[in-house]
Amino acid sequence: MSDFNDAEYRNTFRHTTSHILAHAVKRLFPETLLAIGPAIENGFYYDFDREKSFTESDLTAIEEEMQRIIKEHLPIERKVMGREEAKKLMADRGETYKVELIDDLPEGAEISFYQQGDFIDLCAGPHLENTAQVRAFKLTQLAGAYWKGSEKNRMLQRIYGTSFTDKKELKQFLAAQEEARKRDHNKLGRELGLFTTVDYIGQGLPIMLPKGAKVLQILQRFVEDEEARRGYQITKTPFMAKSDLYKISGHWDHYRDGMFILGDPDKDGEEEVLALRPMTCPFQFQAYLTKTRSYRDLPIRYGETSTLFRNESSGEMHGLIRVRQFTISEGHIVCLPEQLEQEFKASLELAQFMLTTLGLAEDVSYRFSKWDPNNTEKFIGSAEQWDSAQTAMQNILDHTDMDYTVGDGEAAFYGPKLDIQIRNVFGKEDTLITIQLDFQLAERFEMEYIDRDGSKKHPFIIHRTSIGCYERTLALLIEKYAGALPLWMAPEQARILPISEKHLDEARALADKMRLLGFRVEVDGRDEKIGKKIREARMDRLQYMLVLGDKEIESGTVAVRSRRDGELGAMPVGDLLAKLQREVDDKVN
RNA sequence: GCCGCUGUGGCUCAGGGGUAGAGCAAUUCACUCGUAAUGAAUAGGUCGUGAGUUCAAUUCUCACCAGCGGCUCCA
Repeated sequence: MSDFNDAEYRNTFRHTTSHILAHAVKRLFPETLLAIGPAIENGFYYDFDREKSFTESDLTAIEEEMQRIIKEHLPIERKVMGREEAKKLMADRGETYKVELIDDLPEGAEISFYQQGDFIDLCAGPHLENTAQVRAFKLTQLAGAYWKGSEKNRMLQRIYGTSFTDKKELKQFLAAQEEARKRDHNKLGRELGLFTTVDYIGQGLPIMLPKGAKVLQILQRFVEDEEARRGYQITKTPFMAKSDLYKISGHWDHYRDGMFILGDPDKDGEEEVLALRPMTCPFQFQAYLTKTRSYRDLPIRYGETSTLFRNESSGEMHGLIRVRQFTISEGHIVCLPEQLEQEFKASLELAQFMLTTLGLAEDVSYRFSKWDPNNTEKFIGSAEQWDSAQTAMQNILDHTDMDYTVGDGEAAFYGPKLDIQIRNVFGKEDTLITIQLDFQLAERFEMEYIDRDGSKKHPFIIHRTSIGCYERTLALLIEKYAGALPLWMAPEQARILPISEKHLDEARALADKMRLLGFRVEVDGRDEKIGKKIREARMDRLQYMLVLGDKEIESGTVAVRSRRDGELGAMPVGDLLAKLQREVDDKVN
């Protein structure tokens, strides 16, 4: 018996399930055309083309039909054909997408089909031997997807599903997914009063509420202090500029769709046209340009807590992860060629320090994002420049021991980058942090330094962020900690719960004392039973609940309940404060 | 931008062509020492927005706005 933990077998299993899905769809809706149906992480999908949209109830009917196909114990047979024969078979059935797929197959490739009953599908395989082997499956969602992944092509209907060798595993998987979704920052963040949105303000423009804004402030101070320690100088630059600036930087030609432009370039004349900044680089470069620089001045590291504006398409926005206005720990390092590796590594080290401190280090993966030589419209510079930049970056990466994937065509328009990727509760991957090599913008902005030999040279520039953009980072922290943020960044570190109204003054006095020491603490002043107050505090994901006025314990002590450690019992106030301070300082998670 | 789903008081939801209901939360009063719920009362909604159909629309139709899951794009 093959092992389901083996990725290859699991993919075969799920790929077979996707064929059963397609089979069922063809039985119920014969007019449907088949596109592709691969196994993916955690399941499979199949793309269909059909005039009418599938509905939720169609999905149920399809599941029932799939069940029937499984019960029919249909043997699955592989058939190899010549190109023309294969094309004719598919053309006769009207499967135009399959014909196109066959045309795309390289010369000399073996063209195979898999058949189960009256259903036959173009497929490289492999597959299970019999449909009856699929014991447990579930169709999970309906979605749209472009044919061949290009927005220029027709939008197909994609049905996602998953399957397992037994029902128990399926149940566990679905329960785990359900559980993960409870951490969804978009729900939790709103429930916990971190942020909200308003329909008449607009998409991708969240309102950070006091608690959310507090966390951002804490993170921002932490980052700015840490960067100062590492030799960064701080800048503060405008949120907008004339189009002239973006014409120099290349944004006007390569990023205009992503910008908010104020004024009409056709009507108002170029002088009148301003645009909100989508990136900080061209602004921060001006700090470098204020005087003649010597090789002795380099490296120069600039940092800025920078608010950016990007006109994302309407369907892209997602909670705090994808927004139209965000604030990023932006920085640019101007350096000599021989400093490049060292500065890049230092940037990486800073990013990793941040990730470790946030507790996210284990959750990220690394991606070396390169340009796409076939899409020169998207990128500036020559192939030689790109090759040399990518080679330099490759060399640097080879001198680290990190594992990384390669993302072709994922580079910034001006240079290759190292992206630090993270997944949200839905398993969707986003870039949290990025470090980019730029061999081009210095030249465009005429940034120079006088080298040892007296000649003027263009420096290299590293674009980097240390913690990413704060909104997205906060989103992932909420999901990581299910809303119970580590004490050092928690907007409310402890709540004092007077056991009855008689102890309210005492509670307020303790709160004042703690605030003076820098703790973020609130008093639950409601005249309610203590059990209710504790329940509320727990629902608010409080790290510490301090019960005050317990007659079982002597005065000068509080009953301490911690999210992590449970009931800690009576503790003298001094000990409590020392304990909290220690936890804040250590940033213990 | 594209495909699909959703929008009823702060939250979770019910309802349905004849102008709205529950629980929790809130407020008031009473109670006051224990870990998912003390009791009673009160208040709170032009049913996302705008048009259309209709004698009548929160309910049907359309458009728009916003939220969600994908695709494409991206920090």
